[in-house]
Amino acid sequence: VSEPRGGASRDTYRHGDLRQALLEAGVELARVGGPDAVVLREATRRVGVSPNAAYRHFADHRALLEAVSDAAQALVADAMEEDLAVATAALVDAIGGSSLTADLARAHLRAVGSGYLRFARAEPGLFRAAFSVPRVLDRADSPAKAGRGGRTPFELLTLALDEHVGAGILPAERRPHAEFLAWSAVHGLATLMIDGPLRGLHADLLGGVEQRLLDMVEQGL
Amino acid sequence: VSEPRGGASRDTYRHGDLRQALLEAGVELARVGGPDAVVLREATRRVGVSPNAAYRHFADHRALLEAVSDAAQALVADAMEEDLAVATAALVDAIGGSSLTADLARAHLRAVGSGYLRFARAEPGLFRAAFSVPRVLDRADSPAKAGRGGRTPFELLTLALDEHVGAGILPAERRPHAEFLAWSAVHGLATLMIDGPLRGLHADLLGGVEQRLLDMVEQGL
DNA sequence: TGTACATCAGTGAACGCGCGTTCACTGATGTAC
DNA sequence: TGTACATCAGTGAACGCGCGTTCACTGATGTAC
Repeated sequence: VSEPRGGASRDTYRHGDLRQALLEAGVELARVGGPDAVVLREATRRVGVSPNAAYRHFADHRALLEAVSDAAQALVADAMEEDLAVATAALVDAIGGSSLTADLARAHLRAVGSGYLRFARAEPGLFRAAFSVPRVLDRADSPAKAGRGGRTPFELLTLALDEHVGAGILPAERRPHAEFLAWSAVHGLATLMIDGPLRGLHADLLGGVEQRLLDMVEQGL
Repeated sequence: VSEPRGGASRDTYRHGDLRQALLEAGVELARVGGPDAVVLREATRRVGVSPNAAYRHFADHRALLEAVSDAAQALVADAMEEDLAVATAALVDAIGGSSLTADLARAHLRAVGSGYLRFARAEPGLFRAAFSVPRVLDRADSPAKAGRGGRTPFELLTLALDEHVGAGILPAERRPHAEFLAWSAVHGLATLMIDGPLRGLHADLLGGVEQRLLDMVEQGL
């Protein structure tokens, strides 16, 4: 009614960018209550808009939920990249610039896993929204799922495994679909921790289990 | 109105055993649609009883859902025990009665894992009902979760890991909480297959991944 | 053995709730002449 | 530069739905005397 043309890019009429606002509201809902809490009417309520206004920007409730899921995957990628940066820096500090590619590859795979698990612990609702929404594995080429570094979680995992082959610590014949093995282990621990029977275990204990799980993947791949 | 005293144990007034009937209806609902499909009103509808009759036997909707979850876990245990029996018989046939305890232990752990995954593939709705219902790990001592063999899924896993220690192929210091490592790997693959991004992959491919995952656990523990 | 009574499994009707979605609309904005 | 018009983002009201749950009840069964 009263705030026209918000100096920015102006790609929407009245609101500025209602689509983005609804998406952000949906992300907050998922953060607190997981995918089931992403309720179209509640998102419009939070933005201060009538319920049917959402239909200008999302085909239906499912489309909103999928957009939220994509955004959550992008946040997972961010968490993974943070751990990747820390791990790389630590290695470079320790051994100097001449880090062995094998050590780097292993550190990167661990970082990918620990970032994933750290995110699941820190944001269980968003984690569930990211991966509990049924969607086919579309090769992760959707930029909506990429983090600030431009990579999706799946792409980050793929890169770490490629490093293993490059460093000669993973035979090429065992490379195909190795993503699914590593992903399964880490994803299973994440879901058992946040949704399942491992909920409520002490954080120290879970931390230890987490390290041993990453050991298992490293040894068993 | 018309069928009194059904020759059986007669522990309920009119219906025979409404609690059991509602539970079975709930299990069928979960089989088709997972835990979200376990709707109290629909269960009563199927049994042919008014909605509020359910409150004589379950405190509320959640209590019904938990009973269904327990029943589903018992079915998982059955699937695991079937694979255990097959694996044991095969080993005894192959090597004669004198199977090495190490070979038996490894075969049992694999069977526990493959039974779990086989059930997840065959009955995704029940699998989700069994483990997606938030409940704390109460040491699996609840007989409601036990299969025909009297063991819960968690107990079967525990036994297989104990065999590893007994056979000398798992150091005692790595035994504590080893359940969580093996369970995570297998559970993660199961959920990625039925709910997540691995849905829709060809069965052959998934079968191969499954075997390699069990290899990984065996090697990495 | 017969009768009065207590129990309690299941009934019938209704409640409030919040959801996703559709309808015909309004009125500020951008555009064409 | 001024005016008429088309666009289309957001409105207001309403819909049908199915849910979980509560209320006062009924009437067949089992039990006590």
